[in-house]
Amino acid sequence: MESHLTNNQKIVLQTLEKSEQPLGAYSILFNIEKKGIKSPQQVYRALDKLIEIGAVHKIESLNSYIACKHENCKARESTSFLICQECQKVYEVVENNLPDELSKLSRKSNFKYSAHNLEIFGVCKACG
Amino acid sequence: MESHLTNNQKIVLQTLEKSEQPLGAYSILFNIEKKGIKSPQQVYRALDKLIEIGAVHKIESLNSYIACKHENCKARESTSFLICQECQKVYEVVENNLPDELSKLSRKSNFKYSAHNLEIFGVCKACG
DNA sequence: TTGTGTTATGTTATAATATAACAGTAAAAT
DNA sequence: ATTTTACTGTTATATTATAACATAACACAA
Repeated sequence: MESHLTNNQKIVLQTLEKSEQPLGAYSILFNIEKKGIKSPQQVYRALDKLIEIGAVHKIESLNSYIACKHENCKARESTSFLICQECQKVYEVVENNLPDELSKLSRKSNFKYSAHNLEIFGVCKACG
Repeated sequence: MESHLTNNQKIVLQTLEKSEQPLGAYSILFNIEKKGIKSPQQVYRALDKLIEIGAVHKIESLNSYIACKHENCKARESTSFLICQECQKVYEVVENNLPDELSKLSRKSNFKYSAHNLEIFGVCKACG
């Protein structure tokens, strides 16, 4: 697909890729003001696009964003994370029978699964 | 346990109990201004307490809150919801081997599970 | 029954996160 | 070529959440 990114989109994506931890939109903004990006809008617009193509995911409980490390990430709508409470790093779970499992679980309540957001909190390998 | 609530806490809880959908903090506030509650702080403080005792849960992806329907809800730290994309109602999942399942899943990444937040999006029984 | 700790309150102000609205530009498509 | 579509820059504003400070109420041991 080679969704070739615009300048602003690249700048935002690179900022996230360089970061060990997820970043908030304003934190991204402060990081790239020197590159000519001056308003939240510019960041949010880039994020919107990057999320849409699966290059970035939002971590809801942290109101922050991470770059996806997987080529052609399918996680446009569904995401699963491991969030380390010690080092604040976030790891994406690629284990992929989760949709099936959660679909089953949903069916027990007569609920039609369509997507999910899973955030697991704990201690990562490095910190454990 | 009868964790006897203060007046403000009762007002906030009752507002959430009466609501079919989850409510944002400011939406709660607008609903109860006539009862003498005038500032966000008062709402957020009540919410903090109610969440702490498990009487209310926050739905992260909606920045909103629901009253828990289960006596003595254990879901102080971990929560699981079914979120209907048609009627906006939210159902709490009480299925309780999730912590075990997610614990297992975490272990595969050498991650020590301690809590989770799961939000499943789809269509509920009534709307399906 | 006065002190002492804890918890809740009221209030004003402000921080942090996110979107609206509008005018202008660039690029791609037919 | 001109129309459509996507992106840009900018200012303003909406929405969600906390900080900070002064005071009140209650729990209960000294």
